[in-house]
Amino acid sequence: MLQHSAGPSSTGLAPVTTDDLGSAELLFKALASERRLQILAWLKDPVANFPPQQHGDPTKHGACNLFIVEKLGVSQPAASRHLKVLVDAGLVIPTRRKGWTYYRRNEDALSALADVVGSI
Amino acid sequence: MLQHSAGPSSTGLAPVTTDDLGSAELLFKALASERRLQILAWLKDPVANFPPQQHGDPTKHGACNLFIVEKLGVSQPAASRHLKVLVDAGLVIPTRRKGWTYYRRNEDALSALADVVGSI
DNA sequence: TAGTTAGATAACATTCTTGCTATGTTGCAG
DNA sequence: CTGCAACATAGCAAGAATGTTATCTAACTA
Repeated sequence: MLQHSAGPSSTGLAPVTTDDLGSAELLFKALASERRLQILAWLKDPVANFPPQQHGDPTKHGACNLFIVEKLGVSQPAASRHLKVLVDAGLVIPTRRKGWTYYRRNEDALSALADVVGSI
Repeated sequence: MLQHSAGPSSTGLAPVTTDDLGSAELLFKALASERRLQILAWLKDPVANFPPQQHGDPTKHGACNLFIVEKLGVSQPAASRHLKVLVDAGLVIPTRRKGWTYYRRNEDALSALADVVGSI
C-alpha cells in the first residue's frame, strides 16, 4: 500500500466527491500554478523530459526530485513545496527509495478530475 | 503576469489553448475558490436557486447580481470581485439591462474545460 | 433637479502563496 | 563514528487574494 505524508486518504487517491465544493477547491488550487502544471506535464514522459536515472526506473516510480528541482529553476525547498501541494491533492505519488525520492503522476486522480470538472 | 486586460473576447468564449499552461492557470485560479464554485453551481439553475425576478429572464440572462450577493453572504464589493474573476476567465457572462446586471454560465467555456483538464 | 438604487471602484487590513536562506533529518560511504 | 548527499522543514520577506468600509457612476423616479 502506497502511503506517504498526510494525504487526505490512506489510499493515495483523492476522496473526490463530485458535489463537494471543498475538495474541488483543493484540487483546483493545486492546479492553479503554472509551475505545478509544468511538473505534471513533464511527468507525463519522465524518460523524455529528464536526464537518465541510474538508480530508479523513471517509468515505474517517476522522476527524481533532483531533476525536477533543476528543471523548475527554483530553489530546492520551493520545488519541494510545490511537489507537496501536488501530493497533498493526490495528483502525484511519491516513492522513497534509498536516498532518493521519485515522483510520478497519479493517473487515477487525474482521470477523476474529468468528473469533477463535469460536475461544475 | 500574463496579458489579459479586457475580457478575453467579445464573444464571451475563452480563448483556451489546451497546451498553454498560462491560460490553464488562469482558469484554474478562477475555479480555486469555494465561493466561485458555489456561484457556478447556483447558476446551473437560477430559477431554483434564486428568488423570482420581476425584471429579467433568469433562464435567458441569468441571476441578478443582488441575489448572488445576498446568497454568498459577503459584502457587495467582495461578491462583485468574485464575479469579475469568473467573467475575466470567460466562465460567466454578464448582461447589463436597465439598472441591473445579470450573470449566467458560459456553457461553451465550461465544456471547453474538459479539454483543458484532459490535456493535463 | 434631487433622491434612490444597482453595482463598480478605491483604499486598506488580513491572510495565503511563493520565493529565499538556513537548518534538520535521513541514509549511504568511508 | 564521521562526512556527505538528498530532501524536508523552519523562518522570513514580498506579492497576490479576499474581506471590509467608503465612495463614485449610471439609471430610474418623483
